[in-house]
Amino acid sequence: MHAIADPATAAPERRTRGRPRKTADERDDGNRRQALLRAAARLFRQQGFAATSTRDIAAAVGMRSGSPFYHFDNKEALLAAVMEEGMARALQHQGEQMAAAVAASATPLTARQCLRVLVRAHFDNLLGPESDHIPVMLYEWRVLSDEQKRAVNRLKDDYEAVWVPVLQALRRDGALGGDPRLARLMLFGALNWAAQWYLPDGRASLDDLTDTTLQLFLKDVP
Amino acid sequence: MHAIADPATAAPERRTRGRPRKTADERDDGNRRQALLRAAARLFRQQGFAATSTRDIAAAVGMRSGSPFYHFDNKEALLAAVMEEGMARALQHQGEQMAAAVAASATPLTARQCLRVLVRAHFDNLLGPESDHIPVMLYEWRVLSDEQKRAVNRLKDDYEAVWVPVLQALRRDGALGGDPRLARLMLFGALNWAAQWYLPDGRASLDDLTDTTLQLFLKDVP
DNA sequence: CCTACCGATCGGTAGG
DNA sequence: CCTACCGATCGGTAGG
Repeated sequence: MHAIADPATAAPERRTRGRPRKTADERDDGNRRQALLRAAARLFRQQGFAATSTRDIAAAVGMRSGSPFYHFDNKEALLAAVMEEGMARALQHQGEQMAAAVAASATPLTARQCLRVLVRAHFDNLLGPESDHIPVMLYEWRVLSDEQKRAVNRLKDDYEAVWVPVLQALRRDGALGGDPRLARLMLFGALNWAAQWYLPDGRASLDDLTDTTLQLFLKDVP
Repeated sequence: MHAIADPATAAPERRTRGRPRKTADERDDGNRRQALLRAAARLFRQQGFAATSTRDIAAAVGMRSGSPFYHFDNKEALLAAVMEEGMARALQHQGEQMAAAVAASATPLTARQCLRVLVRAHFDNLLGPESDHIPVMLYEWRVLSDEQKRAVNRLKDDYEAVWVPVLQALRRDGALGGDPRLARLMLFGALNWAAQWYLPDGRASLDDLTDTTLQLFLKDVP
């Protein structure tokens, strides 16, 4: 699974005693921190934060048990970093996709078109490749300290802010029903829940999910 | 918080050395098992399964650290019992509410009316008093063994089976859009997500949530 | 259901 | 980033 990760299987190839030498692109270009974040995201998602030991994470990137603490103050800080990185990347992807859609269209986007882009980008962020960070954020939120929550919330607020005018416009058109605040929470619930049941190799593609979402939530406004 | 639960605060009232005597209704009427299930549900929900020690649970009901294992084989079996009890009660509540609605109506219920009853009962099960079991089921599912999952799934299947014909009827009427299977998953997502944000003492009541849900998902069929 | 206990594991650290 | 280590905690058990 991880060629670099397993000192045990690597052992037979040792030229001398001691751990195997790292090749150039494994060395601490500062990408060791990134490797830790990726492994932590994957393990936190699969097993949960509390059930994942820092030793598991270290082993997944070929480190010794104490070494993650060279990069992160403690286990909670590692979790917070996973979430912050996930939200930052999600926010960027959302922005890129919106910008691309605007650029690709000759006319200004309708609210429906905006919603489609946002929902589709959200499914990417939640279910696409390298997307463990966001489910971890959704399901381990309570572990964060208040201060850590504030930091991630700043990004989350930016992320949601893009949706608000789109949903307002749809509501004005009569294409979206219900109390706006509750409706937004329920929409996100419908989307985020997919992290619980969606299988990337399953029958439905992310485009299928997007289609269903719009058909389900938007009313046919005459 | 728990009058019975804290040996430390109870200590001054001891008449002799040793732990305080249990009064009649605290004694093992078989309700000690129930007490463990309730405490476990609350703590598993607040802190998560892995972050809750069996000692925490024992202390919450005034037991010593080893005593929960007199009632349950191990920690996982306690979790499974929490989920099974939660689903069994939810299923019963759903049935009762449907039966009551049928009995209270002079005419057969429309699909819309059925959906309203189901959604409202679901919010009770998810967010009402003594409702920790269901969120625990939703968020600690991966911890169960395959066999434990099967046991709980039998109840979950019964629970969902009640929804299927209602949603089918609404779809035939054109009141519900999207692929039926995906639409059902998204509807449940919208509802279940409320466990993440709903505050019982907040602005919105469970009736408000139900209203918004129907307005959001159902199309005005002419 | 308690007492007394055990082996295992865990987060984290000092010093290099 | 590793070595070597520590104190704390945890799930679980034997015996009553």
